[in-house]
Amino acid sequence: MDAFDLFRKLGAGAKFDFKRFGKDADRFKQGEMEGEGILWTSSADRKAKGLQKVERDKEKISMKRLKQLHQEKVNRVRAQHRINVHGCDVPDPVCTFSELQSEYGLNPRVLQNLSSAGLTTPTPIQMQAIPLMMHGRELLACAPTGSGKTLAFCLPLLTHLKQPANLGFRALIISPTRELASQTHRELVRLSEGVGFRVHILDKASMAAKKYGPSSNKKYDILVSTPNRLVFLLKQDPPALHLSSVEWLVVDESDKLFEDGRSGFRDQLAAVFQACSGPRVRRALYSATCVPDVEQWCRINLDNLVSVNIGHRNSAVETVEQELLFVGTENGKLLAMRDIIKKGFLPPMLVFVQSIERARELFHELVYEGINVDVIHADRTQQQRDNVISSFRSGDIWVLICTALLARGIDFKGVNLVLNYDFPTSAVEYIHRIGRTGRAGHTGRAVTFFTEDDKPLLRSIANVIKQAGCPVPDYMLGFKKIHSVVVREADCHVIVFDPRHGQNKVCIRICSFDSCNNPAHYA
DNA sequence: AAAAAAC
Repeated sequence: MDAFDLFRKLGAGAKFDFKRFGKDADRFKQGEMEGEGILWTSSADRKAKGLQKVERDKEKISMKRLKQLHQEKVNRVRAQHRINVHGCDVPDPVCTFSELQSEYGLNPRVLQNLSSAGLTTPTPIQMQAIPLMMHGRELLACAPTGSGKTLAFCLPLLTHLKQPANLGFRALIISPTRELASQTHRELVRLSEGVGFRVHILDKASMAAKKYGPSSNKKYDILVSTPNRLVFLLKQDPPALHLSSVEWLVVDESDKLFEDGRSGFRDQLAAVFQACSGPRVRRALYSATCVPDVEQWCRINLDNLVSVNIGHRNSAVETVEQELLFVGTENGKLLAMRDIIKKGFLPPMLVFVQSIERARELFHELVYEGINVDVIHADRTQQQRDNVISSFRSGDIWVLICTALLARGIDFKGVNLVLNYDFPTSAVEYIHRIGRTGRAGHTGRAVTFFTEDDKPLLRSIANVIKQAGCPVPDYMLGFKKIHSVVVREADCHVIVFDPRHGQNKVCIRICSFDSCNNPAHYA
């Protein structure tokens, strides 16, 4: 065993930076060789024994110093990228994709696919989560929206599987919506191009064909699906799908899939976990937001859990300029919306509403405005949903009205504005919705309408906005469950006031609304 | 609290 192998063992997967620690390494190597020479000579010589001890001490000190220097460097890299990690024996982060080839045997063709896709440097979550999964570690990963989580689990899967094999599905990825499953599937296909993996998505056609049943040839490797489809196939007698060959189970948007209650995802997810019964199954849970429930579950059920957090947990991405807009009433929303359209905006824009019915209504209000607007929600047919997504991606639709269906994971290139037409139902939903813009380091903008009715949640959203570095009026942060804060008039700040609205006079502003009596704010 | 998720 040479010095570096020994070092690696002690560092528990630590990598060695030859450039940075070259001098220490040389000194160390020399010391080791001298030491060895002594070890193998006759032990009868006392002098030699004394020398041996000196050399051993030298070696110990040198080793300790090396470890220390190395750890300092690793700490610096983690701090610089805001990587927080909890767990035992955590491997070092990688700083380049090519290290993944040299250190972990990433397929060169995959590396080539990465660079053709313009991906040159790993993002913080990729730097730390990839080595962890490469070491077969189970993990809970939390990283901001648009920070590269999909790639962070896809690369280790492809490396782990090595090459196509006819053993049945060896990797499974679960997503909360069909749109997200389909996007992840596409990403995997693109990433593994030329390697020959059979990447499948569970859709109606594949389910009808019964092609994963007991009599199938098992010529497939990776499966992407929403949970209920899987459960449906698993429940059939005999089961139309076997997951006992699964070696990696990835739960994307994990907090969503842990949602409890009568119609939550949790039971479905439990059935999937149970079906992945192989002795070697490893599990990884990813999301931009993490709730205590999920963390608790992971601590109890995962093997030697490592949790990785990038930046602060449950925070909005900092590349989005966020704004709260008081619109007074329902009618005020529509007026403000028309105002945005009239003033001119840079498409594409995503507009979130709280229910399917509201999505339909808003669509009918806007369809005659002379802009390319469409709507998507779970009550539309899969064909319609697919068409809408592809038209929005291609730029044929400028304004897309949507429900929470599109709140998570969906990666539209270059969404310029996310409009929360209806107030989000929680801070977590807010974080995911506005995360459809400002992705991969690009800038974005999010505007959130609010009315009197939204006051109960205003404070928690205002806190998220403030934490992301956007200004919010102090009184919003001071809101308590029982409103008792007296608001100074100086806090009443008119954002938009358009006298052209005639009879439907509207005041659009950030202020305390109920205690504001400034007539200028009401025209 | 609504949405999503099978046929």
